[in-house]
Amino acid sequence: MRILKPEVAKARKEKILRWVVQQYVETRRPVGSQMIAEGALKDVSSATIRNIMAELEEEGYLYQPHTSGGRIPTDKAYRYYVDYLANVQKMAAKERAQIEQQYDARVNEVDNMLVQTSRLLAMLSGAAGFVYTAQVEDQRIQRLDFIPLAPGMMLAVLVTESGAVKHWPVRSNTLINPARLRLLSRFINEEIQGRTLAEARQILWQYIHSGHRELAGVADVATQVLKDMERPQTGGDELHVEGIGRLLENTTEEDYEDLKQMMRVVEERERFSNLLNEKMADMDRSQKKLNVSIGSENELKELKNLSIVSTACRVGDRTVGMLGIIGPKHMEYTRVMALVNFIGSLLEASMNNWSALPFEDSENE
Amino acid sequence: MRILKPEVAKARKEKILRWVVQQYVETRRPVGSQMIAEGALKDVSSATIRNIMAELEEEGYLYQPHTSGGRIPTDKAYRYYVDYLANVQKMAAKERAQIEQQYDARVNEVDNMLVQTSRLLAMLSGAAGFVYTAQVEDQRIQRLDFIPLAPGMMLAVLVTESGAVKHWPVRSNTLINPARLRLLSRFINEEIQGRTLAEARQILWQYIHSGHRELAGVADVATQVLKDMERPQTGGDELHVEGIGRLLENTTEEDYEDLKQMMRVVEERERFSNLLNEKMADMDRSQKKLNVSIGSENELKELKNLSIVSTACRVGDRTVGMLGIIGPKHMEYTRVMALVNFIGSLLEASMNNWSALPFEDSENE
DNA sequence: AATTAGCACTCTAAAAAAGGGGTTGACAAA
DNA sequence: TTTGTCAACCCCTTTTTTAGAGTGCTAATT
Repeated sequence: MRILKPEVAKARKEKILRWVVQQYVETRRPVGSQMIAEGALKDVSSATIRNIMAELEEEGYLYQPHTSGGRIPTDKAYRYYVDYLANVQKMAAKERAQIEQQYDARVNEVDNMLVQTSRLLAMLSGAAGFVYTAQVEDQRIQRLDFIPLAPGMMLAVLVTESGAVKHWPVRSNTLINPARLRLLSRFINEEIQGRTLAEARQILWQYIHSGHRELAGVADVATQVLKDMERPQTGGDELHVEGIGRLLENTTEEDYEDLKQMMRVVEERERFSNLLNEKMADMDRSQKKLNVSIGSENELKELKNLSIVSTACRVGDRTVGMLGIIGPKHMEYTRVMALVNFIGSLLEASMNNWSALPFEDSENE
Repeated sequence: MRILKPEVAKARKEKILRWVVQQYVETRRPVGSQMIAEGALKDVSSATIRNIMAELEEEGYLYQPHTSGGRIPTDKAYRYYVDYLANVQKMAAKERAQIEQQYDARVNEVDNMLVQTSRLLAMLSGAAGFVYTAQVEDQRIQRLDFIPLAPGMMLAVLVTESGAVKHWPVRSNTLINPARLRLLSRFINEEIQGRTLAEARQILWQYIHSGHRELAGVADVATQVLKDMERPQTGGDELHVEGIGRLLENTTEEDYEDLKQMMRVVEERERFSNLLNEKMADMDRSQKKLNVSIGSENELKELKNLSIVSTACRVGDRTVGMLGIIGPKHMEYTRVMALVNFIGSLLEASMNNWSALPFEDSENE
């Protein structure tokens, strides 16, 4: 009777687990002992493998959907796979360059960087891509300007440190001429540049209440702007999801119901946003960049058969957003993780590029 | 021996056709002669109805998916139904008020009116809602402003007559101070206000080439702006689709393949945009407001089992956009048509509200 | 002429039955 | 500790049955 060294036993166990995960990801069919004996571990018999698989099942890594008929990985197995078994895949330099180029082209061409990024993610991953930006509330302001449209009507334009642009119409009963508006804008910018929206609001309220001379005559407008800034939507988060259709592609009708549920959740937005927000806070706390949430690790039960691979975007010391993909639980984690990581770094670079030193403003040349 | 008056015969035929359409929309099952005899025309036998249905089939209004097993409406039948048989449904005053209120609330709260509108459409119709805006290219400009962000970097903000706001970053090698930028902005606005983007571009090119004194020192920037304005994306159309998930709701797995195809097309955007663009041009030409495209009437074969109900949005004399829903061919046309019509008028009102008289600009108070 | 009743036929959708393939657990042997 | 073997199991697929609904036709009726 031979005694197996524990390391060897463990290694073999892991090999089997890895094989099951990879095989299942590929074929989407329960994996049986025979298959493994023929494919991965040719030097042992299927019976041995059966024994080991029974152990793995007991430990909660595998389970059988039916009494007889192969086993499939549990969420725990995927987790183990992602954490220990998946060697972090480096993206081929060629592929990197290709993406980089495409990213540049798209992002420069179009105003909406975020939408484009989520599309790119979807395209390259074959799953749905998303980009989520935090509440503007918590972001630092780069500028706040007013564009006069008509007497009593103007457009407020807010640019954050990360380059996000928000705009909203402002109506006011007071007629206000463009020159006066510029002064207001200049004053405001001097005061609030680099502050968060929340801070800015407080500062402005104070000025208004104390009747600051710079605000004489435009207090009405300033009040209106503040009001608009307070609306949750103005400072709300933003979520772009693209390529949900892709999830249907590699999917048979089995998961039809799952998919339906998922779409409901994503389109409803509310809960999905909250989920992402929490995830972002977590990542901010732990200072981790890449996060993988597998199946039921997600708070939403509707996502129990899906996984989310995401990365945080930091501008300066602040996490201002998150991006990633949402795809079937049985996805090619290694590839997708590398991809998300890479595109994340591109977007981050792009955002950091925005925060440049502001310069002096003066009314005359 | 009775002789049937032709009007009576025709009326009966129509009654049957209407019944088949409505019944099929409701149950999604082929309709047989017996059913009609029991439901719609109780004073005739099923045999008679069979005869009439045979006629209708010959004329191309009905067809049998299988040799025996009831008939279902063809696209032609739906067309006839929409054109002649569906009495235009008025929306209940109560429902109108409800929508109006909700619309107001949403649209005012959030900067992005278009996204909100398409969401509202989706919610109320139970299908996917879309809003499409024409190439900015063809829209009149209300204002074009520049917000300085950093030396050599600014944000261009373009507001069109219909209230659409586009923005894009402009980089320039020349350092340019804010005050100078304001002068440029003022000059440009005086020249191009009320023109289309295409016209504006031409005008500016001329000034630049002729070395107009107002542009001295900022020609570089102006050139850069023009270049950015030329990019197809800057002036591109915009398409928002929301609620595709809803299409899956009332759908069994039968149409799974159809749905997949549809999503592919919509997410790909290119061809779907073109389709909408053509539709918009058609409606502009015919000065019709409401359009219904049934199944294969749509150019895209992927949409052969779907219908599009859309309405044009006009600002002044120009069609600037379109909105509507895209849903299963077997939808409740009457209800949806009324809905699209109504929301269309709301959006239109909202857009027209924007084009107000601009006012004089002066550098000092 | 127009409608109806009756009938044989067709076809589908759902249910039931049969077959095949792959897997498992158990146990004895190596 | 591993292996070979085997009965039992269960799913998936295909085939067969069955029930039901609809049709077209013809002859009878109004």
